[in-house]
Amino acid sequence: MKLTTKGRYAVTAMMDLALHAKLDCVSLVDVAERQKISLAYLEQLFRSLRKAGLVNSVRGAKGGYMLAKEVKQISLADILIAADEKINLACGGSSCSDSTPCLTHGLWTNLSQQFFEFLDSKNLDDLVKSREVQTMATMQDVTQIGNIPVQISK
Amino acid sequence: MKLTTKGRYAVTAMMDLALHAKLDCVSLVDVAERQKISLAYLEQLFRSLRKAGLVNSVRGAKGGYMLAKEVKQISLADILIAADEKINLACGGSSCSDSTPCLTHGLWTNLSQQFFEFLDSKNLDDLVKSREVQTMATMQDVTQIGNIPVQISK
DNA sequence: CCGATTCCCGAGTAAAACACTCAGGTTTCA
DNA sequence: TGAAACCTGAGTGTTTTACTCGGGAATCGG
Repeated sequence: MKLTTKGRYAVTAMMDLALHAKLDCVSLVDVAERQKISLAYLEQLFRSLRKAGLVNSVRGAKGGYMLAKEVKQISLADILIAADEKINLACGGSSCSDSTPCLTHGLWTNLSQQFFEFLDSKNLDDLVKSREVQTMATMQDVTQIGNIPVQISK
Repeated sequence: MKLTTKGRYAVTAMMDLALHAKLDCVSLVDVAERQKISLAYLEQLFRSLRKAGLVNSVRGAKGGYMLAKEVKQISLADILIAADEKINLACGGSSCSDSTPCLTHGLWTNLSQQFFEFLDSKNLDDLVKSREVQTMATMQDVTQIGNIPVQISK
């Protein structure tokens, strides 16, 4: 039971957008640099996010992406699903389906549903407002502005 | 976010054991037949379950496996972990660790913990007692005793 | 208008994980 | 003694993952 990098990166990138797209849009170059994610991979990822209607794009120089909805209207589940992350523990394939279920089929569909509801109850606003994220985001901004790596004192 | 067949089969097999090992042990041949799982794969799987202390084995003819603990003492999490199913959504590897976390590191470790607690709160007894499992298990037994496929009327 | 910047897209690919299988060996019962 | 069961290490084809690559199309600033 694990997440793919796609799902994880998608959430990270969406949080980055939520943190930085106050007025205008944010370029993927910036996101890639701040979050240490390959630009090419991010582009691929944002295709999905755009198709899912989670972000809007602005083409051309000074272009970029911005959130398509209010932060409160975007749930963790929305992002993960947009990024091809299936929230489904059930057994697909030949051996077991809804019509010819195995002993545990009901269990897994049930569990998947509960996980989904849980993930759907967390929205971007909640995530971004956590103390941990706030401090980390500030650090990222500071290091970026001067383009000089800042040594964080312990 | 999905389960491996190992994790799913492990739970299915453990439920089968719970349903059939009233007094003596159950052979993997029986489990394999009832649950339509490859015998060789089951054997591999039960190595892990035994190492994890979830089942005991009896070698030789008339041998087999039995649960090593009370059904109430075995949680879904126990079985999944024994079957190599990692309940960990966090990002491992070079880019992100506890010491050099990414924006979302805390989120994932947190979530993993909650999923684990949820799965650890369900035990084999609960699972086996569900109406759905009871009826399905009865069907499996009936078809097995006479060794004649039974047509279920709709 | 031109060139830099950015989004946009389809396709390809190396590495890892998965879902098994196989060929034997050991223990025990009848 | 032989069949039934557990036990073990190793192998293997397929699928998924996590990317990369090469090119195209919009847009802005000068």
